[in-house]
Amino acid sequence: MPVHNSEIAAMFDHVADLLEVQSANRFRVRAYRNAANTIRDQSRPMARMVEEGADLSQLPDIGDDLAGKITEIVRTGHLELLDELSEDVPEAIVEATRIPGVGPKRARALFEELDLKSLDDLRQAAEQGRIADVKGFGERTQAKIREELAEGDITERRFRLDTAEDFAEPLVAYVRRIDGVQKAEIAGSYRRRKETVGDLDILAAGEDGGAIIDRFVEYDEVDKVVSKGKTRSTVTLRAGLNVDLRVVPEASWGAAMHYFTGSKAHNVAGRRRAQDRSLKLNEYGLYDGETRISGATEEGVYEGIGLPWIEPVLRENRGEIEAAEKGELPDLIKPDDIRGDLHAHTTASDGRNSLLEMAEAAMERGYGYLAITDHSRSQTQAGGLSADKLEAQIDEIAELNEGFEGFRLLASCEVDILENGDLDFPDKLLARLDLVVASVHSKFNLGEEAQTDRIIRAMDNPAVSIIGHPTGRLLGQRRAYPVDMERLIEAAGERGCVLELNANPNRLDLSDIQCRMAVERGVKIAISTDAHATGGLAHMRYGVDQARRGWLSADDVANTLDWSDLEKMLKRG
DNA sequence: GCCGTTTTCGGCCCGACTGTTTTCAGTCG
Ligand SMILES: Nc1nc2c(ncn2[C@H]2C[C@H](O)[C@@H](COP(=O)(O)OP(=O)(O)OP(=O)(O)O)O2)c(=O)[nH]1
Ligand SMILES: [Mg+2]
Ligand SMILES: [Mg+2]
Ligand SMILES: [Zn+2]
Repeated sequence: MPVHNSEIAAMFDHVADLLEVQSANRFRVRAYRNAANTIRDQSRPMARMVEEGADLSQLPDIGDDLAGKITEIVRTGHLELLDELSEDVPEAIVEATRIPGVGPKRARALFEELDLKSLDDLRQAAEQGRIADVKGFGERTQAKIREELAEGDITERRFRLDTAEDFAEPLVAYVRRIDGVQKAEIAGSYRRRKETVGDLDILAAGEDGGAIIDRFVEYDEVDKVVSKGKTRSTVTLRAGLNVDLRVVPEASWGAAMHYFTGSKAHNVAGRRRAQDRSLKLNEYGLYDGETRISGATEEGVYEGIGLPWIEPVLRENRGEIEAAEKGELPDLIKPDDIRGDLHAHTTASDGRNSLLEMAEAAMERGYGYLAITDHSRSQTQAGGLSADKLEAQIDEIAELNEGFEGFRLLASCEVDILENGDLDFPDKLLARLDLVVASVHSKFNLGEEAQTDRIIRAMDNPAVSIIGHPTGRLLGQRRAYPVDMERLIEAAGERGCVLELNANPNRLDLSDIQCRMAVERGVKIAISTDAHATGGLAHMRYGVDQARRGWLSADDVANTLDWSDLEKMLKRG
C-alpha cells in the first residue's frame, strides 16, 4: 500500500496551511482541513478504495474535487496543487505559524516586510529589534517571538494520558479549593480519554472568574502565564504542559462541559444541528433568540438538539451524532465487565513479581483468571524462557491452581514471531498451554507486505490464540511497524484469532480506530495489560477507555467472558 | 471546497484574549 491515509491527510493539511498564508477563502481552507480529518479517521486505506473504484465522494466532507485529488495522490504520489503552492509560499512561513500567537497572516507579514528566508532569520530579526518596526507589531510581540525561538523547540509536544493524570489530578484538586469555585472538572481530550493529550482543559463553575483565575495562575507548578482574562486563562507548567482554565456560571455548566470536552469537530456538528433548528449553541447554553432553553446540564444541551447524551469517549464526530439520532449508540464496555487479564509477565522472564504475587494481585482485582505470558527463548534480553523452564512453569501453575478458589492462573507464553512467521517454541510445547499470545519483537522494518505475511503466517499456526501488541508502537517513542491492518484483521477473522488491545498507556496498541475496524469485521479483542509487576494490572482501565473510544461493547471483548466460555471461544478449528 | 426532505446558491460554529488599535484583526480554544 504505497500511500497511507496519514500521508494524504498531511498533504491536505499542508495545502490548507499554504492556502491560509495566501489568504485564500477561509471556507476553502477549512474544506481541506475537514477532508484531512475524514481521511485520517478512515480505517480503510484510501489507496485500496481507489484501487477498488470506490466512490470517495460518499465520504463526509469529500466532494468530487477532493475525491479527484485523493485519486491523484494515490496514482502519482503527488498533488499538483500542493507542488504549485509550495513554489509560491516559502515553507518557513508555515513553520513560523507554529510559534504560539503567530498565525498565517502575521507570519507572512513578517517574512515579507523583513525579507526573511528562514526561522533563523526570524530569530535574528527578533534579537535585533527589527520586528517592532513592522506595522502592526510591537515590543511585546517581538519579545514573545524572541523567547519562543530561543527556547528552541516549537514543535507541539503531546503527553501520554497517564503522564497527564499525574499533573491533572493535583491541579484540579487545587482549583476545587479556590474560593468561589463551585465545581471543577477536567474536560478536553483528557475527558475523552484520548491516548495522548496536547494540554489539560479544566472547567470551573463560579461567579467571579477574574478572582478564580488570579488564584489559578498562582499554582505552584506554573512556569508561565500565557493569557489571563475574566473567563479563561492559559498557563504553562514547569513540565512544559499547557493548562487551559475556563470559568463559567453554574447555570452554564452543562453547555460549557459540552464545549470544553469537544472534540472540536463534535462541537461544530452540534452547533450546526442547533442552527438547523433555528437555535444557537455556545459554551453558555442553547439559545432560542435571547432565551436560554438549556445549559445547566449536558443532557439538557443534547436534548435541546434532539439527541440523547453522548459518552465523551465517542465525541469525535466519527458517526456518534448519527448513531445517537437513530438510538443506535453502542452499549460501551465498562471496567467492571473485565473478568481477567490475558497478558502478564513474572520474574521468570522480565517481570518483577512471582507467579503467586501476580495471582494474588489479580484475585484482589476480582478476576477469575490471569494468563502468565513470559517471553520465549529468543528474547534473551528480556529473560526469555527456555522450553524446559516453560515446562516447569506449566507444572508450577498447575500446583498453584490447586490452592485457588474461583481463580486460576492460565499457563501461557508470549511467544516471539520469528522473521519467517515461525513461532519461537515447538508446537508440542505450545499445545500444552491454555492459550498462546504471539508477538513481534524483532525485525520491525521488513516492509508492510512482508510484515503482514509474517504475522498471518504465525496465525496460521492453530496454537496461536492472540496477537500481542499488533503494531508494536510505543507512544511518543516508536512508530508502528508498517503493517496492513485491514489484511491482518481479515486474516485474524478467518482463523478465529483474537487481537490484543495492549492496555499499557505506553502502547495502547491497537488504536481506537483499529479496534473499531476489528470488531466491525467480527474479530474479538483481548484487553490485556502486559503487566510486568503487580501494579501493572491496574493499567486495565486505559485499555478499557481505548476500547470505548473504539465503540466496543462487552461482547466484543474476549476477557469479559468467564474462563469456561473464553476457553471455548479461543479453541480454533 | 462542501453541502442540501423547506436551498444546487449562498451559506459555512461561536466566543475570549491580545496588542496596538483609534475600533478590531488575528489567533486560539
Ligand atoms: N466550538 C469550538 N470548540 C473548540 C474549538 N477549538 C477547541 N474547541 C473546544 C473543543 C476542544 O476539545 C476543547 C479544548 O481544546 P483543545 O485545543 O485543548 O483540544 P482537545 O483537548 O480536544 O485536544 P488536545 O489533546 O488538547 O490537542 O475546546 C473551536 O474551534 N470551536
Ligand atoms: Mg486539550
Ligand atoms: Mg486546550
Ligand atoms: Zn511483548
